[in-house]
Amino acid sequence: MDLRKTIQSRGLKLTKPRLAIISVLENQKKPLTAKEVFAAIGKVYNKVTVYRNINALEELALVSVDIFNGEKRYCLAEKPHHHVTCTKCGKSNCLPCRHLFKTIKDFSQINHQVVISGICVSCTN
Amino acid sequence: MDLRKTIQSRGLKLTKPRLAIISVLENQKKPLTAKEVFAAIGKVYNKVTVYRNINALEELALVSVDIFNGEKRYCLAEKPHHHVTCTKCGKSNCLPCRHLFKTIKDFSQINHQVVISGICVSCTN
DNA sequence: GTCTACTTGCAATCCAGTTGCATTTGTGAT
DNA sequence: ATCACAAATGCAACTGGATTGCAAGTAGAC
Repeated sequence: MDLRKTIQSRGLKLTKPRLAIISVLENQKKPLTAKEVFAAIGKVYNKVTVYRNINALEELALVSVDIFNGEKRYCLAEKPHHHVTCTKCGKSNCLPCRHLFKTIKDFSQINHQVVISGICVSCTN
Repeated sequence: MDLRKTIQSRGLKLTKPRLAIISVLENQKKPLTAKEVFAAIGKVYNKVTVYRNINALEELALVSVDIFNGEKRYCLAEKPHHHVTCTKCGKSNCLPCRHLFKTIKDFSQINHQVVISGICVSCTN
C-alpha cells in the first residue's frame, strides 16, 4: 500500500491503532468525524490514541478535512474533491472539483457554503 | 430598526441581553463566534443567555452562519455573501456572491472550501 | 396594574478533545 | 535474534465551550 509506505517515510510507525484508523477511512464512503472513527474501530484502542493519530495524519496532509455542520470530518487525501451531504441521513457523495454544481444529482434543497482563507496584506511578512 | 421589528413579530421579546447581542453583531465587521460575542458584550449578561439567544436568532434565520476553522461564526443575515478570512489575524472581508473569486484582493495563499448539502432522494418523503 | 409566556441567571452538568506521564512497541542497527 | 531508543499507546485527570433544569425576573398585551 502506497499510503502505508508514505507514513513510514515520514517517520511515523505503522502501529496497530494507526492501521485500524486507516482501514476505517479506506472502507468508508463518507467523511467521518474523529468520534465516528473511534466508534467504527469498536473502541478496541484508546480514544486518545485515535484523536492523536487523526491529528498526526492531518498534519502530514494524509487525510483531508471536510467541514459539515460545524464538525471536522476526515477522509483519506486523494485528488481534491468535495462532497454533497444529506442533511437528514448524512450520506455523502463525492464530487470532482470541475463543473461542480453541474454534477449534483439526486439531491434537492441544495445549499452551499464557501469558506475562503488566505493571508492578508498586513500579515504578509 | 427593521430587524428589531422582525424579532418581535416572531414572538421574541426585545430584552436587554438580546439587544446587546444584536448591537454587537451590527457593529462588527467580521463574523464572530458565540464566545466572541459573549466577550464583546463585556460579560454584563450571562453566558448562557448569550448562547441561547444566538441559537434562537440562528433558528429564525436572523443571523447567518459562517464556518471557519471548524468554528461557527455569526453575523446578521442580510443579502447572501461570503467572507475571505486571514488565517493569521482572523480579519474578514465580505464578498458578494457574484464573481466571487475575481473580487478577492489583498489576500495571498488563497484556499477555499466548498460545503454543499441538501436532501438526498432516499430522504425525500 | 395585572397576567402570562417568554427570558434570564445561577449552578450543575455534559462531552468532545487534550495533556502528563509511565509503559509499551515498532524498527533500524548490531 | 537481540538491542536500543524514539515513537506511540493507554490511563487518568483535566479543559473549556456549550447545554440543561429550575426558580426568579421581565416584556408587553390586555
